[in-house]
Amino acid sequence: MEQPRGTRVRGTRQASAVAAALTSLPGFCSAQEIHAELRRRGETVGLTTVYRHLQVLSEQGAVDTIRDPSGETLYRQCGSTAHHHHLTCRVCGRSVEVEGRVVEQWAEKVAAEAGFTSVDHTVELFGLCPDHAA
Amino acid sequence: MEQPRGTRVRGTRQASAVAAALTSLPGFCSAQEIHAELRRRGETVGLTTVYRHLQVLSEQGAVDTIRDPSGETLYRQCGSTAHHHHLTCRVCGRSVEVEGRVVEQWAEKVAAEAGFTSVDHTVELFGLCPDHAA
DNA sequence: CTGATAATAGAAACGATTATCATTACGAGC
DNA sequence: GCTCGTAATGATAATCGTTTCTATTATCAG
Ligand SMILES: [Zn+2]
Ligand SMILES: [Zn+2]
Ligand SMILES: [Zn+2]
Ligand SMILES: [Zn+2]
Repeated sequence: MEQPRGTRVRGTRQASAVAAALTSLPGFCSAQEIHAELRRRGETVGLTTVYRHLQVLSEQGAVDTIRDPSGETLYRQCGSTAHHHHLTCRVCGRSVEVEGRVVEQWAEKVAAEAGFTSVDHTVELFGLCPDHAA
Repeated sequence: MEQPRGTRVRGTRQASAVAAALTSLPGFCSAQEIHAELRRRGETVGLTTVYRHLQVLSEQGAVDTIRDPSGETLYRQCGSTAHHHHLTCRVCGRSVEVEGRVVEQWAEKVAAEAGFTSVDHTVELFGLCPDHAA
């Protein structure tokens, strides 16, 4: 797990570009949308590279990921680094970070009662934001 | 929406086979696993047809669907037709139907506070069943 | 500056799902 | 039972997000 001495993760133009895009984009976006946004800004970053950085950032906990109803993965840089969930607009991707103590407790209780261990949970809310109410 | 007179949904060997497989399989399975199971039983049903029936059954509410962490869709015939969620084993797919009034209320409250409408929720629990505890 | 190697990016591969469409077979009406 | 319109089937091809491959480029410690 230790880096061979003198070796470190390299800083590249592409890494900063992806991070910057995530910082400026307000809602959840797909990798391809982020790629398109970068090109719009004149940044040349390969789609593969965008995917790779998103994966790394996600593993580091620097960005949150959700899966939209079609199965596509969406990414977003969140304000809080603590555990939380999202209420996301189906139309524009705008999202609100929500926290729910009750849900966490409910999940733990249910898991314990069933004798399951290493239980993880997925809780996602999708709806229409005030601007996109039907 | 009205059927032309005298026309009805036709009962076919394949429809029964898929339904039967779902009834006998204890946990969540992918379309491809169900297809393999049918072949194992000697039933000849095309993969396309399996997908088609699963989709119909799912729309009818006759089977529940979840998405495993890799994004694959899993199907299961549930005991209850009422709204509920699942606690599923990551290894064998065995699952427990769980109900949580608190989660439903929490979702509604959170959505209302944020001014979102038409809010739907996804709540899934994945863990290790007693037989597969690490 | 230089060399070892991390990072990049286009292309090809992948895998689940869906669309196409020629063929099969259910079943309502006789 | 037989016929016929048409729903259902299923092999194949297409789709699409994502990952893998690999030759090339660029970073940075020494
Ligand atoms: Zn919106
Ligand atoms: Zn949570
Ligand atoms: Zn298990
Ligand atoms: Zn619910």
